Amino acid sequence: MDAATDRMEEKSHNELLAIRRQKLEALRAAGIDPFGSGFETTGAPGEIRAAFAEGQKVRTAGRITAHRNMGKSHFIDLSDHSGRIQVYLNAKELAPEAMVAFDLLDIGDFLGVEGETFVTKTGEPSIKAASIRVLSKSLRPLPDKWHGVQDTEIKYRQRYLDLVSNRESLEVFQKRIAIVREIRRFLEDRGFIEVETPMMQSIPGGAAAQPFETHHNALGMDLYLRIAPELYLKRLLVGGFTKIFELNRNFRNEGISRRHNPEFTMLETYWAYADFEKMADLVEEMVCHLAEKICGGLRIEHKNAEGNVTRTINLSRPWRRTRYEDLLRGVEPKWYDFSPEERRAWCQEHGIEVTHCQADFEVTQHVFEKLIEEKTMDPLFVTHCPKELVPLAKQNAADPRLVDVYELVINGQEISPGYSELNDPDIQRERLEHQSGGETQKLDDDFLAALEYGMPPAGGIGIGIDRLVMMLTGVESIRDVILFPHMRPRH
RNA sequence: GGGUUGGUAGCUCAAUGGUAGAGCAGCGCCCUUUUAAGGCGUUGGUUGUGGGUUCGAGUCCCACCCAACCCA
Repeated sequence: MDAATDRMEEKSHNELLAIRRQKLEALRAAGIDPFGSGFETTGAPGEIRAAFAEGQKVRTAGRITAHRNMGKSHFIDLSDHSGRIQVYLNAKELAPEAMVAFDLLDIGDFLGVEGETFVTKTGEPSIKAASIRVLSKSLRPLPDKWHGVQDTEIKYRQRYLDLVSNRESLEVFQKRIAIVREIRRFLEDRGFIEVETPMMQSIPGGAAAQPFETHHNALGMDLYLRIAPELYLKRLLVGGFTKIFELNRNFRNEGISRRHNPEFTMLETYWAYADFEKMADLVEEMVCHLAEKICGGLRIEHKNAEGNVTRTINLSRPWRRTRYEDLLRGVEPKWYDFSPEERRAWCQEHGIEVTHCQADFEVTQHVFEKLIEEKTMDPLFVTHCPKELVPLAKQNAADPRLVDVYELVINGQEISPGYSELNDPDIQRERLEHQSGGETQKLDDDFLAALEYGMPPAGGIGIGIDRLVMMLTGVESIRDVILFPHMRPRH
């Protein structure tokens, strides 16, 4: 069934839509444009309510989200992202034509109002309408005024309905917007500058992930959507920038889950002459700044649907910093005395599934993820990880098996890695060749050439913004912090 | 990819294998300070799709689609 047939069917079967279209035509017949144009306001509904003063002449506009009909007088709510304001309409105060138009309106329509502010006898800040203007007729009914949208499919596929009818959803996205804005401000205040590097790359590098492929017709070449901006940001360090960041989308052609969306937002920051510990300080300061500015403090409460607190994250400084190996010894004191076979046996004993194709360091990493990462709610910097896990970081001077990195874990998830970046071009080449292995992954020779020209020692961090927002807002699914998460087509 | 749960009116939800229902929204009437307004009345259904079992299927069986959760 194609979309046109679909529409026809729906129309012929649904009297609700037919009635709204009749009202649309009735408005036109009365000489009123149902899809009006510009309307100057003195403030948004929520702004007028927040800065309410009686006896002011105001103009505002919004969507009608409630209608309480008292016969010759009406109360409606006008709403938008800023909030809501009540409007009082009375046949005595309004022109007869206006009341005719008003009778043809529905919940969902956009309306402009001019009038004087007053407080009703129940204490509700309101506007007494002196004139109204129809701004847009809504041809479909909105979701339930009380329950809002409950169906997750509608929430995600038709986010506009979720935003209009579920206040909690809107608030999460407003917090996300504030977090992103505040990150930019925080970094700029400290002398970092925002740069833009290619999202379409001929060699996708900077991470180990499956890229999306595309094709450039004029150049006759395949391109890939970036999986990370890292290798370009490092080229900028070679070029003389010392404090830079990029806050934008990455794309990975992998599974979709509660914690994964194929496109996700990443902050990467590089700071010449800094090391991973200085970067850890920066992240710690930044996340605390965000929590205090946007979440009202360093204790973040996660609540369930009933409003009960299910988890409290304490962001108080200083954050714990522990070496990777010490954490594993905390789980099993003899872990590093075991042979690889004994480690596998230990996993079996403790109900941790490992496959035969996993290398020894992957077995250890799996134990780390299951028994440490997933159980760690308060911030923990995991430092000095094994170098196999991190091919782009600097080797530790005292122990060549390790790299100078941190992995920040909060809320049971990896929120941010930070490195002392590898700037030795020969070691970098060796690591990348080792990483490519037998796979088809190409070596980025230009990036290696850039390193050979000389890259200053630098600290670098990445922060998954979606997961950071999940942690700070207490939602359980990445789909609840991405406005338009990817879904299969409905049919 | 595997498992579990779900998909019923515009929305939120009911319905032992036996007449598909409620609240809200809508429509009609009453009501000039209500706020989930209220009162009286009333319309609205291809029960996700396609098969099957049965005298009879929203309900049982099979396949498929979509979603949520868990696992890999």
